Amino acid sequence: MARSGTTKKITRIQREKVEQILNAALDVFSIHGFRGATIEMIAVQAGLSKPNILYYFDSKEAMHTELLENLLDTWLDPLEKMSEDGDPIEEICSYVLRKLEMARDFPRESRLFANEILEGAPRILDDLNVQLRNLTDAKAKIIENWAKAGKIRAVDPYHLIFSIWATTQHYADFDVQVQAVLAARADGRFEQAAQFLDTMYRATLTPPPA
Amino acid sequence: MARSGTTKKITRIQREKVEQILNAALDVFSIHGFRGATIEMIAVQAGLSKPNILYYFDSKEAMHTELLENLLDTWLDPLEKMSEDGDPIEEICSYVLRKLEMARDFPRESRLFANEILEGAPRILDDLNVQLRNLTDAKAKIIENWAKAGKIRAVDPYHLIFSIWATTQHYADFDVQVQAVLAARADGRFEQAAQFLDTMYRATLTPPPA
DNA sequence: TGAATTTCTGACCATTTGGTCAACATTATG
DNA sequence: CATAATGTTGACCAAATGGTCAGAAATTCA
Repeated sequence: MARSGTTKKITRIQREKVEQILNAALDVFSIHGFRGATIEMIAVQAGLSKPNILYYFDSKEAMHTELLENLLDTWLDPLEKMSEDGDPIEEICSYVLRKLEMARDFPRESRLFANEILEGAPRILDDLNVQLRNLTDAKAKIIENWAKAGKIRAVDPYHLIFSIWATTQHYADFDVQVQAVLAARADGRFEQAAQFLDTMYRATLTPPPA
Repeated sequence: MARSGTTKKITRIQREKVEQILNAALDVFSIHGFRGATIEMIAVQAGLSKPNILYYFDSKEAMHTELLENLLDTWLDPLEKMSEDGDPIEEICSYVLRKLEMARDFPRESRLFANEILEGAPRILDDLNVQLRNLTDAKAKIIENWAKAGKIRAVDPYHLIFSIWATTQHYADFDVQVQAVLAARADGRFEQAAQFLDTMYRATLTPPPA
């Protein structure tokens, strides 16, 4: 039954191998999705044998679950940080930038999430309905208050947030397409994106002249 | 070898069954991806037996290929229609709306495409590098000219286009998430999105006062 | 209607895949 | 250094899966 479930202390080898395996599993799951991934692929990627993988994890499902479980918190962290107290436009633009940086630095996590959602979120729908919804409701309320106070243009806060998720995650999930289109200019894509998105959201949020 | 390859004329039954199968295959592939889908799933969805499916298509790959082949043209059609001659802001906002309508009316096609891109576009990367890139280059040039003429704000045309793809397709690919967040208000999500995106792109594109 | 053609299926096969296990190898520890 | 604990693997199994095929059923057409 692998190492899970036991209460004994974790050895150095366990810590190292588990990390190695999860890293490889993230590579594979993020590209092929759950069903498309095989334990063998993960084993090769990790440089370990298949039974060795199954010594550390009870099943393919167990690896996937472990990866997904920690994901949502990390994923929502940038939004969490958006504060009611700061300057509204700066707060939102900072959020956009943080989210774009996550797409740049953690593209595998983004794709793992995208794969899960595309499949209909069978394993995290409950979390979406609680954690994600609650956080979004809270932040939407803040945005709505900013709008009511005339500090930003009055836009639907939920769809504003959706647009931020979409535009930033696009640079992780659709990176192949972005690179295909940009071709030679693809190198600076994240800086260009940061610049464009900043312009777009400032324009969108700046209250129109009365 | 199924029906493919022959030159004989297509019977009524062939036309009907092929359509039935492709429809079912689109259901299954769009949710599970290529590797995650099984011929059996497609057979059940189509209400046919597995060998019967394979009577009309040589392989699972053949169905997937057929679906993908026709996809890119359909997918790029809304952008194709964006004309140099119209009013710039109206042209772009109309494009956004057309793309959003595609996300609403053809979510399975959108997810099929998303799945393919997430996997690294192994089957359509060549098309992306030619068809998609050429079309995007052409339209980016138009947008750039509008900007140079001062008719719209000067923004990076490529990233503007990316943002349109991202924000509209989001309502197909991430619909589960959108519905989880909106909960009771999810019914009007496409109208709300249309409204929000129209506001955002008008704000973004309207040239700032000199 | 009856032969020719097309459509369909149960039974089957080979490969892939998730997972197990006994035995072997390595590492920690008294 | 001897022993216990931990780590590793080749060989294996059962189920799932892509695909085949001989022949039965349905349809078309002369």
